Order: sequence, then structure tokens, then C-alpha cells
Amino acid sequence: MADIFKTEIRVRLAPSPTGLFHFGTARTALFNWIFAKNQGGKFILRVEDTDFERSEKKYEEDIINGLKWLGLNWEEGPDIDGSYGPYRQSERLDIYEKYLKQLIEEKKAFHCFCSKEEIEADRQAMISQGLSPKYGGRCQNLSEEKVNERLRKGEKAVIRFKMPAVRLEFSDLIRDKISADMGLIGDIVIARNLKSPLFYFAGVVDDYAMKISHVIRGEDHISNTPKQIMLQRALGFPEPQYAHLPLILSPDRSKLSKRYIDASLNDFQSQGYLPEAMNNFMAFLGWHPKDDREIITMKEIIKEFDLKRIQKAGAVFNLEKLEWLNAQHIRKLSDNDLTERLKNFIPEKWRLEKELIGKIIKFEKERIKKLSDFKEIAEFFFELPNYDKDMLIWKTSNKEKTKIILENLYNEIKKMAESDYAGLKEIIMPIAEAWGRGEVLWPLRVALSGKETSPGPFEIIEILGKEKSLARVKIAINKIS
RNA sequence: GGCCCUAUCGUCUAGUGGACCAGGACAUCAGGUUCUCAUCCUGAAAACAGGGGUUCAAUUCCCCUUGGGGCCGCCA
Repeated sequence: MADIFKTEIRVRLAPSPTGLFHFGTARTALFNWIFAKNQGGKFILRVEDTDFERSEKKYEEDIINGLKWLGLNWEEGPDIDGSYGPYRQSERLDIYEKYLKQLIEEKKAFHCFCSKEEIEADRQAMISQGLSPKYGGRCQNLSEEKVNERLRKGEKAVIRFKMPAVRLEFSDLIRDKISADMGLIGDIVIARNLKSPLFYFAGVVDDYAMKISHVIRGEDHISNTPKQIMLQRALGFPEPQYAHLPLILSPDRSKLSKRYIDASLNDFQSQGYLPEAMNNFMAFLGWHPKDDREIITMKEIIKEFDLKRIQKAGAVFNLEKLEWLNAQHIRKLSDNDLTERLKNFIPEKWRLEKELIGKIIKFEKERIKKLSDFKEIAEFFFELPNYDKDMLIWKTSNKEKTKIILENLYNEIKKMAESDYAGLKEIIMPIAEAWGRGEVLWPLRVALSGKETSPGPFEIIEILGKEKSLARVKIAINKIS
């Protein structure tokens, strides 16, 4: 009775380390994490490595690194001891074995000796009859003696759960009632053998053992949930609450495939996306605050989050929106913060020029969409590109005029009092007005940047400083002479 | 094929029976700002899948059809 008041909100991310950190997994993690924070609950990381063949340590590391990068910290996990560990399923085999034996003893599960070929033949036969394919039940009533004898002889047998043929209904926090006819499912395999449980079973045991209160996972698990609920009932476990998130779709509307994002979530990091932009973006794939805000912080998301507001239909992954969000979040960063984040994106040879980098960041902040853009945007400040002299000539101008203008500009810059950039602008703008803005500003800017497109000339002078600017204008004059 | 989930602009979405000839954002297009590019500003185009009900009134509730998706593994 007091249990009602004691019930702690505990959610988990249960990735299987059989591949790099997938975008969908990250999004599921985010929703679990947000829910936990919003409810004052705990977020737990459980590694589901029961597929011994495909599970690899490097994938676990990739997932952990990605979660850390996103800032989705967990209270309990393989690397953080909690009261319900271990948190790696391969280290919990004894626990599963115990429950497996229990089910077999209670005749709720049984050994099945059918070959894969037999099963597949059954399957095909049922499909061709227009039926829902399921296990035929051949080994269900083998006597205990017979089973033990065959096991002794070393025959291979999996463990199947005797699925009761009932109509099951469960409530989903996002979709309300979902029902399933278990008579259509058949006896599912829950373990390869006593020492090797499968996902259906291990997950149920662990959710119970780890006191998971809410299972928040992708919609692709909807048809697994009834099976797991039947398992819970057979084991006498309480039923956690379920919430099935809409799937993230590729632009062709199929489940987001490796083909579309052929990478780990961590590659978004190396491409220069901010974790806050990623989180903002992932949260908005299926959720939205009440008002029309688009740029939102984690703090705000946590505060306003509500499972009830989650969309039911799948959402298409839209890279353009991610880029836009990223640019917006970059602008919100302080100059110091941005400098810090840019660290790994600045080539080694530039790093000593701290002051120059600082100035560039200050001026270029709103041109940076991804941190990785910085290199290309900043390049010309460090090294003047080798440009063609014709580029210096404004479209309505000519060589002679341009040369005279550049010489005048050179003198004006030379006369400039140290660091009086505002003063310089006040002197040059009237000249530009007189000669034509393009006539003056274009060659100046090209001389300074060596590029068709760049920030304005005064900004560049301010970043470069008087000496370097003069040198560059001199180069332009020489080029055009 | 069976079962389940789902359905508002190209995309993410607001909308919970009348306040909606449907709002915001990204993308697109057209202007403006600007020496250029980016930014920024203004504007435009762009959707309730179809058919039945229920109701005085349906984007909103119900049913059917259609579309989309997921699952049907000794993967998770």
C-alpha cells in the first residue's frame, strides 16, 4: 500500500552494442533522459549484449561516448555502480537462468528440438494459407523424461515460452489502448539455452530486477510489448508503463536506415554540430513545446516536457533544419564558449595566433553554421589566397581607375591612427560615396581577402590590423600594375 | 500474406466541435538592406487523403476505404 508512494520513476536506455551509436537510439535516450529529469526520476543505462556473436566492446564505447557528448548522463550503468547491477546483460546470465528454470518447472516454457528448416517450412506453409505465421507447437507436450533424454544425448534445443492464446490489451502513454491477439503469436523463443537468453526474456527480467517504472522505446517495439507483458504475467512481475515513441524516418519515409545516416551519432560531433542543437533537433522530432518556439534549451525542454504531447506518427529526419538549428545555437554561444568548442576544428598551425582567432570568431560568429565551417571561413585571414588580378576590378570599373583607388586607399590606411578603425571608416566611406561604393569597396575587400565573397572590408581590416592590411593592399597594387 | 500502429503545407508541427476562407518554423520563390557572400527584414506560394455518419456546427468524435509505417528471427 505504501508502495504507491514509494514508486520511484526509473527509466532505462537498453542499447545493444552491435553497431555504432544510431541516431534513433540517441533520440530514444534523449526522451528517456528528459522524462526522468522532468519527473525527478533516474535514468539507467543497460547494455543488452546477449547476442554474443555480434556484440562488441567498441560499439559499447561508441554509444557511451555519444551519450556523454549529448550530456545524457545516467545514474546507474556499466561504468557507474548502482544497487541493481551488473548493468551488462552478459554479466547477468545466472539471473536469467534462474527464471528460465522457474518457467520450465512451472511448465510455462519448454525445450524445443525443432530444426530451423522445420520451423521455416511451417512458417511458409502458414503464410501461403493466409495465416499469421507462428510456431506450430510440435515440442510443447514432450514428456520431461523424453526431453531430458534428448538433452543428455546432446541434442540442441531452444527454450520456448508457451504463449497463452488470450486477447491482450495494454495502455500506452502516447497511444492509449493497444491490443493484440496472442493466439496469433505462438510460442516464442526466449533463450537459445539456459545460459543464453534472448532479448524478450532478458529485458523483462531486468526491467523487473532493476525496478524500471516506464519503458520508453521506439514504435518498432509495439508488437514486442504484448509478448513481454505475457512473460511478465507468467513470471509474476508487475507491469511497467509503456510509451512507444514514433519512429524517425528517412526522406523516403522508411525507418531511418543506415543508408541514410551511414554513421555514428558521434560523426555529427566531428562534423561540427553542437550537442544542444542535436538535442533540440531530436526532441523536436515528435515533440514540441506549447508555443511556437523553435530554439530551445534542455532546461526548458525538461521543464515543459509531457509525454502526452508526443506525436503518434513517424517523423522524417530533416538535415536542413538541423543545420539551421545548429547555426542558431552557435550564435547563442558566448565568444569564449565558441572559442572553446572550436578547439578541435582549428588547424594546428593557426593555434598560436590566439588574438587573431579571437577576433575572427567575434566577427564571423553568425556566418558559422557548423563548427567545421570555421576553417574555410577563416583561412584567408591567415594566408592570402593567390587570386587573379582581374578580380580586383569592379564590374563597372577598369584597371587604371582601380589602381588609383587602391593607391589612395593605401595612403589612407597608412595614415590611420593605430586601431582607429571607426575613424578609418569615416574617411573612406565619403570617398566611396564619391567614386561609387562598389568602385572603392570591392577592390579594397578583394585586396584584403583575395576572395569573391567575404565579410566587409572594414571588418577584415579590423581583424587583420593595420600592418597586415597595408601589406595586402600593397600586393594588390603590385598585381594590378 | 497476417497482425499492430498511424494520417494537417515538400518537411517538422499548432490545432482537442464554433474564435480556422487552418497558425508557426525549415526549405522554396520574390522584394528590401549590402561592394560581394552570409546574416537580417518584408512578402508570396504551399496542407486538413477520400467517402459515409454523429451534430445546429466537423481539421477536431465514430465507421469504412485508401495511403504510410512497423513487426511477424535461435537480432535487439
